[in-house]
Amino acid sequence: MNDIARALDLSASTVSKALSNSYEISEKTKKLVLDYAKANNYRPNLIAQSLKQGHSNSIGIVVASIDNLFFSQVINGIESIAHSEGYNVIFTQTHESYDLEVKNVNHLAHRSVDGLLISLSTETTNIDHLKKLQQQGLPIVFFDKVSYEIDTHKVIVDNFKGAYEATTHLIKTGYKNIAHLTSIADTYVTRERLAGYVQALKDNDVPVKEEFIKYFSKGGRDVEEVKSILTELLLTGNAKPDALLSAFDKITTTTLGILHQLKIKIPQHIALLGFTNTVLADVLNPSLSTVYQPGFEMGQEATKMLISLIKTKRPVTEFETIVLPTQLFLRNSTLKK
Amino acid sequence: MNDIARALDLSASTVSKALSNSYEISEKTKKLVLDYAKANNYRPNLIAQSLKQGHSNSIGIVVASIDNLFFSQVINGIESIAHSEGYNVIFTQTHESYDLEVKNVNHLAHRSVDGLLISLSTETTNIDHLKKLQQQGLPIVFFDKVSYEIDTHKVIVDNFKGAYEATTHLIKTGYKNIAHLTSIADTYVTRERLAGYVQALKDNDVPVKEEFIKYFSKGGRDVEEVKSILTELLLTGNAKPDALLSAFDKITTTTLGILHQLKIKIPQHIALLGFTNTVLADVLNPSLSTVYQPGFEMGQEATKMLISLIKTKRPVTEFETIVLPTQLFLRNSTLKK
DNA sequence: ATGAAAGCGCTAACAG
DNA sequence: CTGTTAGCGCTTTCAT
Repeated sequence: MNDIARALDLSASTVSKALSNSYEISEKTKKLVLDYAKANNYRPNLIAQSLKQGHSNSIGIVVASIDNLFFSQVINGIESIAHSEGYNVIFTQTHESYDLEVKNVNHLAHRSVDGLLISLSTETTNIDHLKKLQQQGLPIVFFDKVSYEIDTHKVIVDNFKGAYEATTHLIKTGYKNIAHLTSIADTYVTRERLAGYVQALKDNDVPVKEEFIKYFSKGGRDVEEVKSILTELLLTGNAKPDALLSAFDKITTTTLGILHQLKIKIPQHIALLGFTNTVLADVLNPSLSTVYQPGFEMGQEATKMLISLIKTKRPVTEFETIVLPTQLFLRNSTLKK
Repeated sequence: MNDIARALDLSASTVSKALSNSYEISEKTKKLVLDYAKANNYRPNLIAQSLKQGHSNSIGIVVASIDNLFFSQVINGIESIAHSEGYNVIFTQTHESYDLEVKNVNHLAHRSVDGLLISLSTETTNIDHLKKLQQQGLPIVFFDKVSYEIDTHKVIVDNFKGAYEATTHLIKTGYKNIAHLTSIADTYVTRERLAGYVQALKDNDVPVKEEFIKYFSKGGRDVEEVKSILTELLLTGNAKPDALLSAFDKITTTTLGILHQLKIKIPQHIALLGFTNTVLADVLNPSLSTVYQPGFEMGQEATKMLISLIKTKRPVTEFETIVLPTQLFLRNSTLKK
């Protein structure tokens, strides 16, 4: 910028104003500056701008893992709004670790992101690191894995209803011994899905059996664990389920693989219905009935809320929680008994 | 920082030096400053640091789309190295558009990323936007979709060999009428995979038929197009193939879906083998033989190279291209004829 | 061992 | 309509 001021024999401030199309500058000078800038393809130093203006026009994202289709869809939604509003996006992954989450959150905060979009790691129970930042004035919006110990905007799906509808469908289709495969992590999402499952059973006078509720560590990533639990549940246990409702993506697909290995036919021997966002549900063997979460929309809504938080000057005290519906897709893995 | 200088009755420069553990500062003062900083949980303003030091400790990533497992694996690899080296990662998506690519690249460059990691969009043929930045001194490393019109480090997979081995396997298994499903985009990747396919046919004395090479727009994202081309190829055409080699992820999975729709049995009526990184290959119907690309490793290698480029002071003139092997996974979709 | 001062590139209040 | 000046938060040379 100094170069162009010198070249045109103007002051830096005039150039700055001309570049930002200030009303104080004559059309003639503006044109002069703009033309010169374009010719020498001047680009403002955004770092300097950020320092001066105290904001960076960037938003930070914290998710568990980007190689999960649900999160990549969320990020896509975030990006679609953020970019059109002139924000760029810095993301980090927790890999479901609390320590990494704290580290990433602090890193982003001190990189001067203007706001934070976060889905908590499954390990996280204490959210002081986020409360502190919020008190310091950083706008934060939660999505997916949220915490009720902090008051801010949130975007979630209707986990209860998703599980309730799925379970009800299984019952109506003729399955009465429905096991629930879920995560050991004590998160809001886990609890809501479990509650939806239990409520659907109760509402249909199907007894709830503790031994039909199975908990997996690492969200089903430990294949051996899934295999041993399923073997116990389906082959060596006493009461055998005739349907499985899986609460998480990885548990769903790993279960599908294990059932193949164990030569258990779906849905002849057992029905399978799971939360997952895979686009391949149609071409799985068998095609898989799923509870789909609107990841893209979730990212969009969260970002809209965050940007509005960033833009409002006065401190916000009224917060909103958007609840998006899940979608039940029925395919062959839950055909009539 | 000023606050802490004032509180401790020191100068800002002393504090700065103490914080960076300068040898000029006495142990006593260092301890004083460090303790105070920790107690008041002081965090340096990274923006100011960047402005002063002329680098931002961040690297920019440009990929086609994050909701593609291959790219999310690459990004995971990038992140694993970048974070351990103290860099953070800003990413953007081209959605295979040249215009978006130019926009994103320039945005990143002027956000002062210290280096750029890019996989070109399929639309891109002119890479002046990257040449210009490279001349201005920005370190750039290409991966996956690279260009040979620019001299810098690159990481690719052995596309030729991947397609060659896949085709050879089909021939050895008894399939002689192998069609190649690929993208209309005239990229290096497309050409190499096609060349591998053609060479394998020639080496096995199988005639190459032009009508067996089918080109799809939008990388197979247009389902109707895939359906109409496959219908023509498999049902209404004269010479009918007995096997399909698909060169891209989306084409592979869309083809699988269409074959189901058309009630064409795999591999009884036709074998299918495709480039894809899906983790669900085992549980597809039928389980899918695939050519897998090591995305994670690719991201790691590219990032190592980029960081070394960033760290070397003198201009680098010797550039390297790393070629990673693909892996052929044989499953039921290519069982013996 | 510590501090004063300049400056990274930009913006904005204020003056003229 | 244009210019002077100060300052965003930090680092670094040079002086003390």
